[in-house]
Order: sequence, then structure tokens, then C-alpha cells
Amino acid sequence: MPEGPEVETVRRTLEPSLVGRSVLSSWVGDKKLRNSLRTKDFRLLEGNKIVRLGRHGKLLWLDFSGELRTYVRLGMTGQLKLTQKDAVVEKHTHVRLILDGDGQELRYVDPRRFGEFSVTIQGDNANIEKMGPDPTSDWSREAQAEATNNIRKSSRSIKEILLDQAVLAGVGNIYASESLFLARISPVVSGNALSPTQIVRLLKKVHIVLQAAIENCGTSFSNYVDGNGKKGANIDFVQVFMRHGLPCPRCKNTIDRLNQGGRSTYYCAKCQSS
DNA sequence: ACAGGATCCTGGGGGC
DNA sequence: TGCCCCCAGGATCCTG
Repeated sequence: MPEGPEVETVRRTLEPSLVGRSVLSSWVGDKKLRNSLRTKDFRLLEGNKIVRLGRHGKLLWLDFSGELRTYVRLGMTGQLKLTQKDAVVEKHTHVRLILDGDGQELRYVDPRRFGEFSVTIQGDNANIEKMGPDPTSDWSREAQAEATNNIRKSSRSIKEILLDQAVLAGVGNIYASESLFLARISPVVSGNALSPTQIVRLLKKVHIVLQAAIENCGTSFSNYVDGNGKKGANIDFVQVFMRHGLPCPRCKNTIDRLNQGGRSTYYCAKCQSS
């Protein structure tokens, strides 16, 4: 399940191979992702050169010459990868961008189809603007103050707030549980019940957890891989996620699992009691 | 205005 | 061992 650090790892692994390459031709499947894939939109990319790859939170984009941009959201099971043109096209491949140069192409593969791949122009950035700050790209004093205010005014549980991309961009289910564990804060406490000290501590941990995950090239659960098809190493550093029934690495109490807003939360009830 | 629930989808895991 | 059912999970839309 790709979160901000996984998407950043994909961006970093693809960027050196993609920048400067032109799209020779495109192919799209007939299945819908979150958005419809319209052949004529992808035709616009043909003849244009990739100039940079950007990211905010879990949203990735490729900028092309001609002021064009594609937005890519990996959803649950999306993979964006560079392959040889003649490599077997695996099941659930939805987009192929055939590139100039040495016979490679960029493919988007997504079994569950929760992802998105859309073609637009570079001025169309409303979906970036409606996201909150990303701790791994803009973590200025102002960005932290904005996140703090949004947490303090919410009556939702802090776990659900952390998953809200309008509050903090890039935090998903793994890193929300991990950050709360490190900050020793209960996942069920309301945002507006947290003390200023607790919020400062939590945001510090969110930042640390996301940065460390990027350095470890992401956490591979289920089918996440980077742009070269490699799994991330951060799984070895995860303390509570998916570890229910196992001893807490800090106090040896058993790690619990609970459901919040339809999603699993993993935590130590003893270490995270307030 | 905000919260909670339904929705999309398939592979994999649990249960019998 | 096999088969069927159920369910996870990000973002968005709908209802209360």
C-alpha cells in the first residue's frame, strides 16, 4: 500500500531514466481506473518529452513539454514501472507509454484499479492545492502551524485525522500507526483533546517516520515495488503495523489491533494510554 | 459544516 | 487438500 515515502521512492527511481525521453506512442486498456482512460487524451503526449517528475503526498506527476502533465495515483495496488518494450505485458496493465531511446516503455499496472492516471495541463493543480502540507517536502514553521490548527479543531480521533490528506499529505495507514506509537499517543483520542506538547511531539515523529521510510526506499506490504520493480527495506523497521498479538518492542505488552473508520490501527494500549 | 457509511475492485487468506 | 466467501484499504460521493 503505497504512502508518501513509497511514491517518493518510485519518483526517485524513475526520474533519472525518464527525464529527457520522448513518448513515441501510447496505449491504454479498456478498463476504468478511478478515472476513465481516454485514448485521445494519451495521444496528446505523443511527440512530447518528459521534463520532470513531481510529487506531493501520495500524488505523483510527470511534466511534459507542451505544458502537459499526467497525474498518477497508485491507490492500493498501483505500480508504475519501466520495462523493455517487448517484455510480456502482465495482467492488469492499463497504460503503456512507449519511449524513444533504447527500447523501453513506462507501464501502469493496477489489479484493484483504485488508482488514477490522467492527462491534463500543468496549470491544473487544484488537486495539489487542496492537500495539506507534506512533511517530507515542505515542513516550514507555517506548514507545521497549519497542521497543528487542523488537528486542534477536530473532534475526530487522531488516527483518522492523520489519514486525512487535507491535514497532512502522504501519511497512510502504516505510518499513522507507527507515528502514534513513537509519540506514545492513543489512536482513539480526539484531536481537540491533545495538548500542544503532544501535538508537537506527534508531528515530530510523523516527520521522522516518513523521512526514515524514504531512506529505506519504502515499506513493502502486499505488492508495492519501486520504479525498477524492487521491494523496500523499511518493513524491517516497522514497530507495530501488522504486529498484533506480538510483544510491544518497548514494554513487551501485547500489541492490539482495532478498527477505526473501516481501517485497522495497530498500537500498544500500555505505551499509548493518553 | 461535519461525520459516518457506502462505493469501487481483485488477490489472498481464513474457515469449514 | 480444496473451495468458497469475505475482506482490506485510499479517496470520493452520498446521506444523515
